Amino acid sequence: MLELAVLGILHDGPLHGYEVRKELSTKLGAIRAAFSYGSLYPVLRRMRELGWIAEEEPDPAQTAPPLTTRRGKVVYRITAEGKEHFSTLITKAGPDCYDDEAFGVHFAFFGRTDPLVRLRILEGRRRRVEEKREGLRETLHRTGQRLDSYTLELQRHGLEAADREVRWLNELIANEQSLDLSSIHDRE
Amino acid sequence: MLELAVLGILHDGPLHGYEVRKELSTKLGAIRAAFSYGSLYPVLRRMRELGWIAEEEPDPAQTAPPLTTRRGKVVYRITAEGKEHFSTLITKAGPDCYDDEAFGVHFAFFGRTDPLVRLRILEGRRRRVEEKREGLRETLHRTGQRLDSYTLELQRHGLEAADREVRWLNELIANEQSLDLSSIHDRE
DNA sequence: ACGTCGATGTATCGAGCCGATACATCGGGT
DNA sequence: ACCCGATGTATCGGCTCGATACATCGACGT
Repeated sequence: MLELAVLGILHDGPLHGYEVRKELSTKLGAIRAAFSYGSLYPVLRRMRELGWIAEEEPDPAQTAPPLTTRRGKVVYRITAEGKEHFSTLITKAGPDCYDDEAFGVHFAFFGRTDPLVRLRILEGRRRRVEEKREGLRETLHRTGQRLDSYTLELQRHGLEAADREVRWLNELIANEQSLDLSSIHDRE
Repeated sequence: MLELAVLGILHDGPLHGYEVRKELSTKLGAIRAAFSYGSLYPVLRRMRELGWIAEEEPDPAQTAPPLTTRRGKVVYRITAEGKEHFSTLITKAGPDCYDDEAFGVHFAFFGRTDPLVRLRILEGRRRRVEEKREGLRETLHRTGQRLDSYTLELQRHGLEAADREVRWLNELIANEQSLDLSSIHDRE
């Protein structure tokens, strides 16, 4: 997950660790709290070892005096292999990417995703949320008596949130389909 | 987190591992997927070692009828120490319990929570969500141009969800306060 | 000129949790 | 007679978090 996010964010240009975290925070702020450094730095190291990212060569004009510099900034850029790997990850889109978080990350990078894959992910996500919605509805009807009022209120709130997300996804799907149609029309 | 949830669910009566998971799934279904067994069983073992839960003695009279006969199952019940620990956990309610998940779990056990603690948690949560909402609003205004349309749509959706949750919390808080007032009135 | 304070910056460690996996029994349908 | 899905206990590798440590920098007041 973090791997995908880092590759996606480095697609827009080289950054160092601190900046990667900031950019991801604003890009993914709607769906999750910032990734912690305890996750980020090990992942950056591992990705460098695998060759998906590389340390940016510092401009020689800028590297004058390392007087007291013990630990300088490390700027990473995405490599060709990294771009390929990113493309693979974003196209695979297995059933695990319909989870709240994974879906959000994939959605945030829809700008770099194939239109057909976008549609597949949106429909898969919709299915997932519909299942959750039905599960909650079922629980409310079946065990409504057994649960205390606060738990019930939680279920109601969750049910409404699921319902809203399904409607949101419906709009997005309709929009994608009309985009596909117009692109077909353009080709004619 | 799991610890708190298990203690809370065992408060209603002895259960074995599989049942604990099922009960938690229905009780917390609105806020998260089920806890995995990979988390549950180690936690059960640890809690038994700490004395918060204990293995239930099978009632010999109950073992005869086919309906209650169950093979090698391990049934756990909450102990006095366990109840005390649960009470401590649920009353502490530090800043970490305003996170999405932790808040949901605490809320699900509001039926066993002191009214003043309930109010504190609801207000803390509201504050947290308000901050998230303002952060998103800020991002939309400040960096609106820089982000692609999908990322923007994600932010809009997140912003609306945060807004709805704040309104939901406002209602809950108002309700709690009126409950407190009427209980004061009752005492007079 | 001096301190200090918040933002920037890199990094590690323990602990919690998940998903996959293994193994075993039970009740019901074919 | 046989299989299959639900029930049931348990472990393992891997990802992520929160806490912590350490270091630099510019801005601010005094």
